[in-house]
Amino acid sequence: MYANVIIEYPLKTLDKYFLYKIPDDLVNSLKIGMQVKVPFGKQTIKGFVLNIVANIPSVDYEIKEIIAIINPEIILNDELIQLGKFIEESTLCPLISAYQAMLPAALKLKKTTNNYHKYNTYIELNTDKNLVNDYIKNNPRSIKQLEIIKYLQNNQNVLKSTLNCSALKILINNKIVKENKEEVYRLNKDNTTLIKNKLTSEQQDVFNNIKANLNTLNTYLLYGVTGSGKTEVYFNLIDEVLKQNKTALVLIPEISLTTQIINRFYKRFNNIVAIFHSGLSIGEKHDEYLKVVREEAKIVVGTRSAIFSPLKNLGIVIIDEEHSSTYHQENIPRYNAIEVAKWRAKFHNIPLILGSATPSLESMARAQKNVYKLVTLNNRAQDVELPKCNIIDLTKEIEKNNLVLSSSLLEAIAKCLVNKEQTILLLNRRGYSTVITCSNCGFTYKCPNCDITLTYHKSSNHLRCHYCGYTTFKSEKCPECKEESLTFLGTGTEKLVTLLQQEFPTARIVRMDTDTTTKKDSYQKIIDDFAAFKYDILVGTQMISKGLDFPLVTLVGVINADSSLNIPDFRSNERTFELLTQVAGRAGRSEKKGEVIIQTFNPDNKIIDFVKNNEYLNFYKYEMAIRKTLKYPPYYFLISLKVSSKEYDIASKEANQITKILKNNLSKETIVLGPTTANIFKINNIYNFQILIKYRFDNQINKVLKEIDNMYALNKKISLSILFDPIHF
DNA sequence: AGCACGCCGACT
DNA sequence: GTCGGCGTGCTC
Repeated sequence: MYANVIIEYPLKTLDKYFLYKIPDDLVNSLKIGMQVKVPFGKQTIKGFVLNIVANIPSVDYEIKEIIAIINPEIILNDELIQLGKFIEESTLCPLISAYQAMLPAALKLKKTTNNYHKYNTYIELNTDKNLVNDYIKNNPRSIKQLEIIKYLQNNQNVLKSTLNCSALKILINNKIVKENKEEVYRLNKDNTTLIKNKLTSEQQDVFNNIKANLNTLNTYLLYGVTGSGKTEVYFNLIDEVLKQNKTALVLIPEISLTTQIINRFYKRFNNIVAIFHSGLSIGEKHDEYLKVVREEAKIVVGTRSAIFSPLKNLGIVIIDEEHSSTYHQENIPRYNAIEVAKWRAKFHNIPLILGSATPSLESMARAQKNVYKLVTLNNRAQDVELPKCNIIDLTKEIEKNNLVLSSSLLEAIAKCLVNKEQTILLLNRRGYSTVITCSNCGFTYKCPNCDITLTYHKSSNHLRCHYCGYTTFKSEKCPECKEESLTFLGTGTEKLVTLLQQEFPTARIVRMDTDTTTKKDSYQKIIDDFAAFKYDILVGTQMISKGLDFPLVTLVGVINADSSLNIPDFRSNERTFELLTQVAGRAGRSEKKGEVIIQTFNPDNKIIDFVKNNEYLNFYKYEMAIRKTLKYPPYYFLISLKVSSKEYDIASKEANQITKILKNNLSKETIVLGPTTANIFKINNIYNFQILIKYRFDNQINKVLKEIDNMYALNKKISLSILFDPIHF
């Protein structure tokens, strides 16, 4: 018997099957999908068995033998093996990297193997009573040992750790006490149960609609305003799926509140839930994965990569906040969890639910064309009104010199402080000040490795590049003209806190952005403290915009709505609408009425107006018209090719060459744009060129791109990356 | 990725 | 004469 194995190195050149002989002693135990140890050149490495062949293949090389099975339990099942091939084809990644993405860190193929199983050791007396009695007779003066023996005579299931001492060791060595190892899971079930809320009539309608088609392939777009109770609908659908003895997979975005949302599922469904998110340790993820493999978990709730959970007999897939960009993986394999979900839904012939208060244009467009089924929740579940939204024209504040905090916003904050209510302020820029320029000569600090200005961080007196991490100290004098005329332009969260503290000396202010949340749990601490009213004002970047639910928050302020509108990306309108709508949704979530203040230099901007009036569908129509004219998604598909090299000339030449190939081989209706210098032209001393493809129907495109990708696989001077449906430019 | 082979320059 | 630089090629 022979096996085709793919090996652990994620390289295009090694992205193929290697043939090994299955030694006789493994013939019966080796199964497709298992991890094995194999000889490879002079090395011993790991791989996956992808198929097994019986007849002797005729090959012109020596066939080596598989050395061992690494872990008989962890196997890629048939579905995942096929899914990996789909990901390889659709993202042009090495096949092995698709399989690696499916596994928790502890089980990925890598050099060092650790055993992540956790065991509890229990102790008990030897069942041979004569042996024990003889021992006691012969050692009457071992007081401590006798105590242990007596204790074990009266107690069962004793943990070794509770009695661990040298006397116990002697007993174990003399075989008077026996040890029993038992595998345990690190995360324990939460037995507090959540009260089931009765569904509103709107929720009931949506539920009935989907329930009637549980064993049919359908994608539903569940469009429900913030606070409309989508989760409650999910819970009820999962109940139905469980009744059929099937399993459920729920994806949530990676946000500050991931843990809280997951805990709701845990409470509702208890020990049949396995959870996956970045807050778990490697060991915890490993154990959760085992619960799924062993079919002990029937429901998986987790962030992006949980979409690969090896749940058998899947009955429903739910993706909450489907518009979230966290469902796109930016690293190889660059998969989109929503596309993976569709593949799995098709494989199992089951419904896929995409839920959002601000659906992506792509999803809404499909719903409009009946590719997805649209189901809607128009009202907040507990009859709470959406907050009132005011737009402040910053151009009118120029003479008053209130460009960061307008007088209206200051008044509103003051009122909140007096009323003992809380304020959330959104400023989508971390650091102290965006740019430092010399008012004398115009010098600005720029990153020497990247084509971008450095951001000043006051607390450390550092200038930092947010792309490569380059850090330098700020000098007192301008490095160019040596004058003491360096001035700060732009405002970051750090500076905003300083300004607020000047205005409101007694206010308790906390800042939340990637700079204050680097330590594990620091995030959670800020949220918990704010929820416990240890602070009056929460200042933060977009990480504060989603999911948070603080009943005392009555004011949400957006410092500068324009900052995200001005990003050179065709999706900036959509992102702005989503960001502002989501952050506005944080205000007035309990009986206290909420207010939202949005500051902008463009008070007539349509997007801001749509946010103000809570008009998602009008926003949708407006933005779709723009996308149609400019030939962007959802009207056109996009593919971006990035050509990078340390040498400018090589990058430029090859980018032109690739563009030529594309133009010559793709259909006439397909648009090939570029090459242009990439948005950030130079990162880490590497020059980047970009080519953009826009197409509607082109059956050649995958083939052509695959060929180009292979052409450059061996080129050491050029790195080519092909991004399907890119979300960042 | 790793490891070996191979072909040139500067060393005890 | 040989140690070591890294370019190239191969791994079932």
